[in-house]
Amino acid sequence: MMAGMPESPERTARGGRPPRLSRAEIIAAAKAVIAAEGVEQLTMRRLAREVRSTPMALYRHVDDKRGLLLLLLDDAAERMPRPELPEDPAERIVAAAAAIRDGLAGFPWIVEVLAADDLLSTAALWFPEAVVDAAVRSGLSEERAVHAYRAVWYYTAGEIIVRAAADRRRAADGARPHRDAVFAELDPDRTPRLAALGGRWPALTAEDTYREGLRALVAGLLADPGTP
Amino acid sequence: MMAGMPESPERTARGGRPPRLSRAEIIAAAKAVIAAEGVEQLTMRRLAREVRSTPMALYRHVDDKRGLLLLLLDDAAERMPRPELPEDPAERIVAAAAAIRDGLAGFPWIVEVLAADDLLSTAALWFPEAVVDAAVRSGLSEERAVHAYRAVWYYTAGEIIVRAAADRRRAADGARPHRDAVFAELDPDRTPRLAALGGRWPALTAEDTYREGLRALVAGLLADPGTP
DNA sequence: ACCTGAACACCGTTCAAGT
DNA sequence: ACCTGAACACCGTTCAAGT
Repeated sequence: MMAGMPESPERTARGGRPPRLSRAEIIAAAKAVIAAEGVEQLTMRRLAREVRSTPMALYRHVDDKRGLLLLLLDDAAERMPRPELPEDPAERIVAAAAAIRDGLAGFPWIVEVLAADDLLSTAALWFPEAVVDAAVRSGLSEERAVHAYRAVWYYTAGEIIVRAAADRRRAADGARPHRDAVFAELDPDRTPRLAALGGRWPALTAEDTYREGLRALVAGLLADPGTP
Repeated sequence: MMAGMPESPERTARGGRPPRLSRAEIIAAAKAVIAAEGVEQLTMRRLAREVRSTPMALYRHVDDKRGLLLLLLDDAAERMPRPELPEDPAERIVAAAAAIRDGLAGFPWIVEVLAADDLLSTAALWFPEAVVDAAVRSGLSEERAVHAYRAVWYYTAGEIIVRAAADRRRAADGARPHRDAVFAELDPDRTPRLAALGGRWPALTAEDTYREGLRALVAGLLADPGTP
């Protein structure tokens, strides 16, 4: 957690052997592997090869593989540009969530690996803060504002994960085998709407509709602030 | 894909050695392992041990590990009870999505592993059908109805995955270390709303607010059908 | 203090052989 | 036709030793 202080190796290595590796170098190499070949290719052994060292040398700089992923998360959160947020509460939430979505779109594995915590990283705390703040300003109680934040996060995390999985599949096996098989067998009596859609499903579901859906969600969340 | 016909081994095994294993037995064993110890414990070797056989014997009945997971997905989809759906479009979508959510809640790994396809399984096609149908009935174009379905799926998939990850983490390390650390360091100047919430965040985010958020989303999606 | 090598206890999957 | 055994090319992590 936390990117931590710059490492000043001369100070910490009093008496001992001078470090040949640094946490920063390891993180940079890990990002390069992920960018080039995906998270599934990021292994401790592979990473060690990348920095011309041994797997165990990495454990001097990183707790374990999960710890490494958390460091990558913090790194991504820190680099994410903090957007200008509009005043209007609904627009404010939409802009904040869209920025997070765009920021994480390049690192879908982050969401998949670490979706657990609702708070992504201290470096991204402005996101829940902005959403809760806008929701409270528009009249929701603190409780409902937190619930609204969670709804926005569910929607955003789901979109990132589903789209990433779809992209991966598209890259892996050119066509969409499962889906095509399903559509080939559609029974117009049991699923008339889907059958009527026919071949348009793939094109319709390929469109990026994140923002429209988000707008609808936020409108629904901010409407009717009285009802629990 | 597809659970397939009952296997009638006497017929297929003309001339050869009689089968000792069946696909059904393998699936049942896989479900038992997952139920008892989670997907991460489901390995081909472990499964072979479970059915008192060898890893390679499984490959006679299943394409590979991914194929096995797809079979498990179909199995779960088939067993999911199909709910009574109310007439009102908004209520209809909420009821359908909530049923899917509840049906998948016991198998979060399904979503994590296979979220890729928007259509979960032929056995669950009633779900997109119901959502698209209700959306069209309430005045949306076919295109916007499909987009509405996807928004509902993003939200639902996200909720399942985030909650599953949180549960797993809770089970793993009793407390919520990352989150607690984050809250301990909250700066009231930078994140006043979160700081004001103080210790209530864990309790508030532990509540099940899936349905409320879904209602808000659906209301937003069905409102204002004129705007593209 | 930092790094290395060998080892442990695993993976999914292929290939050639047995019944 | 179905199953087995040995092998391949990997994992993350521990432990004891080297500089």
